Amino acid sequence: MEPAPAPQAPARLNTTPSWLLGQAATHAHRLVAEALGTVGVRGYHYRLLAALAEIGPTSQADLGRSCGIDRSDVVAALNDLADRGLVERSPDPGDRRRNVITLTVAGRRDLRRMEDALDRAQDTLLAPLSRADRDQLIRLLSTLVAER
Amino acid sequence: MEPAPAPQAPARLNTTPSWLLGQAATHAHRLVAEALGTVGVRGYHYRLLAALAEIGPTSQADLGRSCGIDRSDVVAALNDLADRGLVERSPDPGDRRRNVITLTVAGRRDLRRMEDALDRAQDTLLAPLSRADRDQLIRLLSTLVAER
DNA sequence: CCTGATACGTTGGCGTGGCCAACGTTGGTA
DNA sequence: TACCAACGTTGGCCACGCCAACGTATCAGG
Repeated sequence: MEPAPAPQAPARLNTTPSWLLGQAATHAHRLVAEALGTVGVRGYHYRLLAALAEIGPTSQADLGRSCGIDRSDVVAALNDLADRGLVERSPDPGDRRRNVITLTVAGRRDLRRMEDALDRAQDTLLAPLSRADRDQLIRLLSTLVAER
Repeated sequence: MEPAPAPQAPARLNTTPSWLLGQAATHAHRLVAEALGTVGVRGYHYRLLAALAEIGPTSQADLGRSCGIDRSDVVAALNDLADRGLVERSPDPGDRRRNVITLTVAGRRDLRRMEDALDRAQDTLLAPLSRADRDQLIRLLSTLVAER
């Protein structure tokens, strides 16, 4: 009657970088989802709002490109955001194929709330690491991502 | 006519640890999926085979627990593996609620092929990092995961 | 012995994130 | 004018993770 026979994954995995990366990312994702959940929003929504705040009113296509979300997924997420009044869709007078997406005041307000919650999530995530270790981690991950 | 207006995500994200973690994990997952794909298998399948090779014949429940896969997902993945003859399901004579899962010879062979492919994927993933940096990364990620 | 809690395998479903194909519309260009 | 490209939109697929429910089987307590 072993108390806890197998705590986690096969030993092979626990030293495999891609596995550790996945586990850490899952953990981080959980914290982030929880944080965004307090504002009633998902990852796509936040990303779009953040991009919008950064680059100003844009077409859906540019918006999607600027944050790595597929055109079709942008549509759905923007529907949610527009329904909640965080964003406004208006036809581009200069190019009738496009919609111009604008961040509303409410959108800017909620974005702030999201970022506050996210900052707290980052702190929770990085809590077990020293300041120097955090910088190291960011450096290493950036290197990996750059090589993508 | 800017050549490439926005290369990637909102600036806010590119320094956010959880975002970098996710990006790196996605990249790693892509490499891993590609590697496992050469053996015609997905993540769940590999994990189960690896766990099975490590702890020997076990019930589905224990198997799932040992590699963090939900019971219901274990069923489906084992169906695939059994259909391909990589694994054998037999009723446990000592406890008729259980199935004993056994790794077949073919299963052990394919597992080897998966691990070879995975080793290559890890090398590709870590290519941009020095030996010391790789160790650092593993250490930092392990710390994060341990705090989960 | 019986009863109730618990574990098992299984089915079916939901949500997130990522991707692709196709369509009709509009723009730009040869 | 014809053609191709980009746009927004619909609809679909996959991987992974998680949960609820069911019928069966086991086991511990009364």
